[in-house]
Amino acid sequence: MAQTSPMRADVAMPTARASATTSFRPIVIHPDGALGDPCAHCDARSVSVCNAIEDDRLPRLAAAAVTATLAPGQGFIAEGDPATHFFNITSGTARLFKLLPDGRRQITGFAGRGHFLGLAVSDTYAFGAEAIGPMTMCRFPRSRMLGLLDEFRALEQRLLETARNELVSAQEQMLLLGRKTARERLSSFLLAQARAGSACGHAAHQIDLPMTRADIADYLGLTIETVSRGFTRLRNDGLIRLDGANSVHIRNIAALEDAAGGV
Amino acid sequence: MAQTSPMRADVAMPTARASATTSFRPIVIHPDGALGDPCAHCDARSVSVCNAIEDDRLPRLAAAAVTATLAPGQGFIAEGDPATHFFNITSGTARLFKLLPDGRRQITGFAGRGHFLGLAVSDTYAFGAEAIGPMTMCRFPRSRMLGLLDEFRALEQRLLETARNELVSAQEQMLLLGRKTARERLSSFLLAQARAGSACGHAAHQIDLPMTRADIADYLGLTIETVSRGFTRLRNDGLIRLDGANSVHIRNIAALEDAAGGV
DNA sequence: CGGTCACTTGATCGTCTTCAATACCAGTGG
DNA sequence: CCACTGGTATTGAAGACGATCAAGTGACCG
Repeated sequence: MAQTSPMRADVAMPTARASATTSFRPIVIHPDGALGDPCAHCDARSVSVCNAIEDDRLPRLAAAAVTATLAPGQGFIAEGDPATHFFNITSGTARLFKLLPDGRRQITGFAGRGHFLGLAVSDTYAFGAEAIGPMTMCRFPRSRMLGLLDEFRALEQRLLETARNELVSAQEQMLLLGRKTARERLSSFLLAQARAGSACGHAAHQIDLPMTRADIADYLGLTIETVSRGFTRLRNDGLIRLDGANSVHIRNIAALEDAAGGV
Repeated sequence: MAQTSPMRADVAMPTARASATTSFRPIVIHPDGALGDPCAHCDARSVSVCNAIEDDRLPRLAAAAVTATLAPGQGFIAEGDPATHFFNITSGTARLFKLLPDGRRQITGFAGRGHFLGLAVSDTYAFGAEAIGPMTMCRFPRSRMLGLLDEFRALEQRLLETARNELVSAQEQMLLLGRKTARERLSSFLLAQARAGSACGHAAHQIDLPMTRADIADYLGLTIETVSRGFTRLRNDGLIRLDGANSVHIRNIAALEDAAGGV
């Protein structure tokens, strides 16, 4: 299966670093549950599991939901807390992460518009979540959501489908974390972001990075410095162009795919 | 969130190594579909999703299933192949893995008795699978299985539950691969194996390792040598005892949990 | 016994981390 | 307008962990 290859690939791992977050402040709730039909006009619906529900039954869903706005850095799921709610992100981006007792952090994913959260839980949340920038979401009490699942089988099916997709990405991330070099990780990450962006209608070569270098590092199992050096090298090699720290332009996608390990 | 800590933690990653496998030989099929009620007497049923189906309707399940025996090293899922079947392992252990073009391998998990495979797929398998030792399983054509899902909603619910659990383990594995040292990885692995074993009725301190050092290495994102040295060090530190290469006895579980990173 | 295979152990090397300094950018107030 | 400040990103030098290369052990099997 795996044959010998001249490739080299080393990765070391960082100690925990300071990372000031606004974490847990009270969340601003919008009491719009009583309004007409918020779910019907939701921007996120078309890309979310909610789409599985027919128009005329959306009010049933809306009745269970409460929308909220979060400030940058604000946390809304704490690992280990009782899992009381499900969440659906309607705008902005969140980071999902796990922590070690000494503070080392692994970001397991970034969740954008339409992303359904709280799935991967038993009684307590298995990961934490924080808004990266300004963010809005809607929130369902767990019990009512489970009732909705009984009522809407299509919703349950969509959730299973979602879970399968996330499982596939998780496996790809394991391959990345376990076997790819820093350069490959960064290239893979940029390509994934480009794909995610173009799915949201952005230009295929233009990548917007709402997260910081620290977030990227914690997502790729690297340090800030290695991420930064990686960007610089990809730029010097002519694969990308950096327009500020949060915007990347792909100049040579074939070479970038190659640098990603050919997957 | 993540504060500075004096911890050090480096990991390097291996080049692809030779790893002779018997891979794809024809699978021995048992034509027992016509027999009485094989699912009712299945050893794996109690720990599998099949358990969601009532006794009197088991024949409907059995009618779709075909059992098979695999030789050690034999592959039965090839990454990228059209996803035609679901699998349920009835005895033995399989390794699930992803490969990079140059042969580097990441094992994403080990699947034992009762484990349901083929979930995390769209049209093609997202990972490969091989028997580690002698193995038996039953196999469902994809289309018939989907029909069964329609018929047995409880089965679908169990699958969603399974998927959620796997998502949680996947996140834990990402934390391990991205942020833990070699020693922590190995300790975490042993503890997980111990838990899995005791769930199957083994003594809590006794661990059986059906897989090779190469498998463990590819699972933990390390090399064979590092895994071996890790075992030796844990032994010399008095945390474990090695009874041959495939049997481990935990001598100090608290210390082992500590060495695992305290999670 | 010679052969293979899996595992262990030793010495050296390289990638990424660590530590530290510098650059950058937005916001603030003199 | 410019100095000041805090947070973020970049760059440089040194060090460390795990990879690599290589040799040695032990078990099993012909």
